[in-house]
Amino acid sequence: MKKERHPNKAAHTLKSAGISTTQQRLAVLNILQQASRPLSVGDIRKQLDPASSVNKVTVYRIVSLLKKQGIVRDISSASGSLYFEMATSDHPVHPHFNCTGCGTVNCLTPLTFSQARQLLNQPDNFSVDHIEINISGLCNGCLHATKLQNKILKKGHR
Amino acid sequence: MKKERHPNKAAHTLKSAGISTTQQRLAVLNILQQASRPLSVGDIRKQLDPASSVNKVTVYRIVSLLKKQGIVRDISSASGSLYFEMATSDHPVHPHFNCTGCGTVNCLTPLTFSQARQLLNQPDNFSVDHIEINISGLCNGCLHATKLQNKILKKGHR
DNA sequence: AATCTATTGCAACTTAGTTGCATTTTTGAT
DNA sequence: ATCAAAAATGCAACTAAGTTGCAATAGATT
Repeated sequence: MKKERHPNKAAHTLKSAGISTTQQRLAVLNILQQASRPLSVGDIRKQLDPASSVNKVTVYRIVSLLKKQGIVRDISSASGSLYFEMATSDHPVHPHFNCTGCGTVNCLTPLTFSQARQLLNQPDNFSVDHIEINISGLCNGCLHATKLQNKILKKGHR
Repeated sequence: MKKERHPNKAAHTLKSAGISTTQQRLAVLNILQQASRPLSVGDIRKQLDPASSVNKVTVYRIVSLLKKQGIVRDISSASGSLYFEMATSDHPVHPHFNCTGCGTVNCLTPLTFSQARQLLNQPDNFSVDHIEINISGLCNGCLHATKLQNKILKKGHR
């Protein structure tokens, strides 16, 4: 593995978490750090260098580990699969938008403190560990891609 | 099929929607109407009379049709599968609670108008057709079932 | 009751995700 | 720098949710 003079962000993140820095973990973490929206395991695999392709199982194990370590968060999309995004302080918990046309998941603006409190106040007899707000419909791209309208409208319920 | 003097609620619902009243649709709709929480296709199948068991594909097609007709709503749970609940006026859109212990989805109190508006105001360039708020953690039962704690804590990420 | 259409069942398939085990890579001690 | 132990990865096989095409059947219409 190539040595870098200035260790990159991903390597630093793994070191701080006290977990070993393997090529596969660095590759997955780099993709997540550069992503502008949450990614599914499939999305991550598509972005991995096809030459040094990382096994599907390994990607699942990595995102699962990163989640357990609090490095990433998961978002369950309307399509049924999990999406992952960095859980850094400059990217706090926020609602997401699922496009039912192209299937992407986009980030929306974070909740205000009062909104968050209203939601957290709700459950009386529960131990809450996760709040997820997902709003779905068509994203700007799909909304204006008139040529795709028929295809989108013909789709099934999933 | 047996004739009833007072046609039941399910039959009436299907008639009003102008879709044919088959045994299978009545059976599925009855289960959803009597449910106290959203059910997955698997849950519905478990409650169907095993003798007259309805094919898996048929159940998927029925819930999909009921959703298209606006008779039911779907909720995507933390476990990744879809759950269905009646979309009647006395059961308006509301947040849900996913128990990560037993996997059930429970209904929470509906949003106030101002809460709903704050959420709906968010997306600028999107065409919104669904808002989903899912809060997860442990339900009251799982929280106090101390004997199950180890099992719950040992579970993987899904 | 006969017929036509809509619905259901079946089998085979797809996709997301998981598990056990053998192989390879990291780590840490020397 | 080397080497053993521990951890991580890859592979193959599996599970579970959901889908598709087509033949068989039930419901609605006359």
